[in-house]
Amino acid sequence: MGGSARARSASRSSYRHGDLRRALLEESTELARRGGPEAVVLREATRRAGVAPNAAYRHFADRQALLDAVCSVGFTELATTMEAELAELPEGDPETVARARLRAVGRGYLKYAVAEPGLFRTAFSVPAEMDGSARKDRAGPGGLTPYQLLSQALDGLVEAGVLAQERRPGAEFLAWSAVHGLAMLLIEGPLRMLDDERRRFVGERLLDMVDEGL
Amino acid sequence: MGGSARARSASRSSYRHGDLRRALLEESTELARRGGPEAVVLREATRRAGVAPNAAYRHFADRQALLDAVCSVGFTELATTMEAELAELPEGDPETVARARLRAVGRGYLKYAVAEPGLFRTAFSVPAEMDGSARKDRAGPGGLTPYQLLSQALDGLVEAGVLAQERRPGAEFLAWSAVHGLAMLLIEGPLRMLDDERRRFVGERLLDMVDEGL
DNA sequence: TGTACATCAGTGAACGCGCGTTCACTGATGTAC
DNA sequence: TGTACATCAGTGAACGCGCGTTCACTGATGTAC
Repeated sequence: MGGSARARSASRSSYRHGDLRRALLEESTELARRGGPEAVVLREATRRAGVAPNAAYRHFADRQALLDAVCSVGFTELATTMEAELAELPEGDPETVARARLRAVGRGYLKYAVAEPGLFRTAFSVPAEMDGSARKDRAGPGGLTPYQLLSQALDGLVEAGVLAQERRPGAEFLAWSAVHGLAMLLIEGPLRMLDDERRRFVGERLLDMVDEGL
Repeated sequence: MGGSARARSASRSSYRHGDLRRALLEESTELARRGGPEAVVLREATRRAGVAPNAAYRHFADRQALLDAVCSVGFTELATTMEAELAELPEGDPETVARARLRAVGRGYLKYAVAEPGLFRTAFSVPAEMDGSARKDRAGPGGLTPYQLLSQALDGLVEAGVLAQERRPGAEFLAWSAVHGLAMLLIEGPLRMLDDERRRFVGERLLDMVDEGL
């Protein structure tokens, strides 16, 4: 036992907290889930952690650092949902599988956006660099980020002979655009009142469009 | 002369402003252009209009009402840009024209998002109802809102026999998703560093995808 | 044409709020002897 | 095993800020007589 992490989340009995960094990140993540990036308020996070406001500065340089950390949680969860969707896929011939994998990636993306709109919005509130796609703190259990999962699915399409080599470069952004746009319309746009069934329906139609149009 | 609208924008010489409502809306729109919806700050707008903060309440119920008005300016400009793109189209056979019209609508959308990211984001920060697409204060000079321009283009596709009747319902949201998603990636996502030429290139490729995939 | 008056657009001052952040501190902990 | 000490996580109080909004007001304007 290193003895450093006590991690008692409720009603600290001692002066020291034990694992305040984790607690602050968890509370902030909860705030983001409920209210998006604007809801990530440093003072509120410390309040919920049962600690003085300035205690946060032992663990995060400033509010932005806290927000960045929450953002990474969002990406990790997104990657996890996408991976889960990939894992459910049945076997089949290479072409069918390759196409199904791209769909699964997109479906996972939409699923997560709808399930966790606040955290999803938070993840995209801090724009990532194009070359920052490999950040480990934004990967799912399989070690890949959402962007990498998409890229991999597109590579599979090329390997299976479904997508022509010369159409491969930049294809990420076409597929991503379609799915991201629908996610936005679903969570804070005109489609936000749709029920689950209709959401799934329009989602599948969008994936049809990408599948055919890429 | 009704004599009510003096509209002197700088250095009021009299006690009355003349056209404060317009002035506040213009200043707020400018704030939104520069900084998006969060930048629409009632006090700042009054400051710029050279007026006491509470004067705004003679013309807008509260900050949200001011923001809504700015939002409508954004939609109007968006519709205007889309109309302009439609107006530039050459003649041709019905099918070619119908397809070109859908592309023009999408191109106008992307063009505006890139040209006025702040106002574009502001327009979408107050989510519209699905049935609110006919609001006159959000229409371009031709009298149609962005949503209506898109719908009309899709109707044209059906008339020209390019799009099957049974695929028509809900097609708005597929095309919109793709274009809206790309707009987001371009203005605050990983594609925000692209130069004009590359933006146009990826835009046209996206429109290819929609054209083929719908 | 001149005067009295109602209207209401803009004023000045203040409110309460909650935020992020800084300061000098205190006291529990683990470590060296 | 016991004691002295350095470390550093969390405290308490305060800061300046800017916001949206409300209050009772004032004074320019257009209108009725």
